[in-house]
Amino acid sequence: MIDAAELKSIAAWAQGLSDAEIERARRGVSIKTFGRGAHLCHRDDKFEHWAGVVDGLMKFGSTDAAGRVVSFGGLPPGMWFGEGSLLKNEARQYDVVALRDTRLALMNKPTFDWLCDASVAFNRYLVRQFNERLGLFIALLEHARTLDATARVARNIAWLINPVIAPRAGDRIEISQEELGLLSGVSRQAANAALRQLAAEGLVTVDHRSVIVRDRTRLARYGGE
DNA sequence: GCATTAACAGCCG
DNA sequence: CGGCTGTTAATGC
Repeated sequence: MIDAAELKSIAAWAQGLSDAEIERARRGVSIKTFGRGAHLCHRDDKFEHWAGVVDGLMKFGSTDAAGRVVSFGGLPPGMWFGEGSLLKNEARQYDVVALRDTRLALMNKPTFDWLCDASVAFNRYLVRQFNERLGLFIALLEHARTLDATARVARNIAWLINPVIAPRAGDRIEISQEELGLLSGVSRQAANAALRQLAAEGLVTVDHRSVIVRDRTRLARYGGE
């Protein structure tokens, strides 16, 4: 379990909770470290925790019929995920794996259920998160067929600094080009070319092992219209 | 053709 | 030195 101050610093949803609710929540949360390449869960696992990224970087994805890894997106510090499987009481839909050494906060299901029942603020957080994810999903559907490598990289960058879903991320993302490639489902070289293309258009600035976002809106729409 | 893997040199921390 | 980056060449769908 963790203390109240730590919980508040790693969880946006904790901001609106009463002291009593924080106290109850913190007792149900523990921190666990995952080494690069380690899985939090596999598809079809029964995994009864809600998870939040403290630091590091995770990704979620799947494996297609041919055995190839398919990435859906990145999970940056501040992002909480997995509520879908908890709410529906069913197995995981995705693999979740660490792209580098990552610390996760894990909340047990009884605590999650209790917060859902007890706290309006907690429910408001969940609704906001669902809404944001739905917007992303629709944008994906719209352009899924036509997105080239550069657009996929652009959208993954935009997703990583989504202020609603990942409120702790600033404009700067600490990520290597190899990790960005893994997230976006392209090779490291293609990620490199995409970054330089986006930099040339003024949407990002590329730095050593990090990317600074200049225009998140255009990044999120890149390749559409 | 476009994207990927492989390989290598240069750079940064 | 070890990890990251920028390029190029060869290969695959």
